[in-house]
Amino acid sequence: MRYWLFKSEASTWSWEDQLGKGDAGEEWNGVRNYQARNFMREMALGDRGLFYLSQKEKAAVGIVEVCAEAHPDSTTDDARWECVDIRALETLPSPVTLEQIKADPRLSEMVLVKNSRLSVQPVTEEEWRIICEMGGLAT
DNA sequence: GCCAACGTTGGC
DNA sequence: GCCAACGTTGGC
Repeated sequence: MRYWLFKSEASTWSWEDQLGKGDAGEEWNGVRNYQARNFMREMALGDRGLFYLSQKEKAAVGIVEVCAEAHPDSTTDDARWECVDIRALETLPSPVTLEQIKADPRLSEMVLVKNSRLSVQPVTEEEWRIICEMGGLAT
């Protein structure tokens, strides 16, 4: 299984919005960046992801699961753009802030730190474990 | 609200 | 195919 990070702005798509979709999940659409799209093409059913909020919160707030592999993005006719579907699995007992992530030397290589603008990014298993721990989840 | 970093576009 | 111009993102 692989691990990922999905970035959103709460004003566009919040964790509550995601939770509201329940087990059916929702398209992670609207991505118009090749790197991000390519990562979504690599995703497999059951892969896990962190749900991260940029701008105001700047924190990972929940865990999601890929529940549909890459398919055309329904918000455009442009065949170049594809997306996966994700569903909320659980809310982190305590959100893990960007500040905390930056403060931990073990996480200094995270894409989130190195290329903060990429909206869909891979997370290593070690990074995943550390963040879950910080967020109050047993792994 | 500012600005640096980055990606994309389009003229040549 | 290069690169300047532009638009967008996101941390501060």
